[in-house]
Amino acid sequence: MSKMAKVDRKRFECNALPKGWTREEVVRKTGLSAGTKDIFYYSPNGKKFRSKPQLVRYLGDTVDLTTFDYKTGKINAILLRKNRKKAQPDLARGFRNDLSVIPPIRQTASIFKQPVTIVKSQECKVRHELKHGRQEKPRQLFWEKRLENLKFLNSETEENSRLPPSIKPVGPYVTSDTALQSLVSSLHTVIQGVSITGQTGSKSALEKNAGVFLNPDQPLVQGLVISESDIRKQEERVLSARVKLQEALRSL
DNA sequence: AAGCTCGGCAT
DNA sequence: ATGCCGAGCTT
Repeated sequence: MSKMAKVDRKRFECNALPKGWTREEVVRKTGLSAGTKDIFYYSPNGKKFRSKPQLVRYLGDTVDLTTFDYKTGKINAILLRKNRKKAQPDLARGFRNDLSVIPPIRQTASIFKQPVTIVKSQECKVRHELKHGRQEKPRQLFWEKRLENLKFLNSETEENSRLPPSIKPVGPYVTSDTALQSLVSSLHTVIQGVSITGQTGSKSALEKNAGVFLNPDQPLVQGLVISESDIRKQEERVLSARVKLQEALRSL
């Protein structure tokens, strides 16, 4: 005789996820944990998921699940609170405030975006401060070296190329190398609420009186104009990259 | 072999 | 208490 667990089982479409995803509640019938619910999700193609991490692994960048409450299947504003404490480490603060000399960070998945470094601290404090996340952000030694020998690479031909015509160095004695280094530093530094626009002042004013007109928060290139077709092109790139990534993950 | 279920560790 | 996942059990 089988233990035919005629368990309560409800399965519905989940509104907080893309179309086709369903959420299932299963009540445990026996054992110490009898009465508790297990929550499962099913992708449109029928794959079963039994935890949020598993969901995140599968969906990756496709869907932002930071506010997704796995248990209830809804968007939960309280989850936002929890995450913001961690916030992204702000490499600019407390080091040098000049954005044009911020070190590039390691180019891997975002959770690993930490500089390679030593941490200096007094021994007795270490344990306590580590636990409470109070210690000073680690700093990479000689990071300036990493700005040497930067080159543009044409993504189509995979060959070295000069600055694209849309990127124009600006400022006194600013060469294309200088502009490139400055631009790269900016790109590696994401600061909330500040986008990279380039120098918006007029070229002649900047060259003549940099002290007054140069914006130190922006890289040493002329104001960048982004057109609709630039945006569309970029969207296509992102889309095809996602498809490739998905295929790669599938084949694992 | 695949899927289901509950235990048990971790937080 | 709750979330996640291993592994024994069922199909």
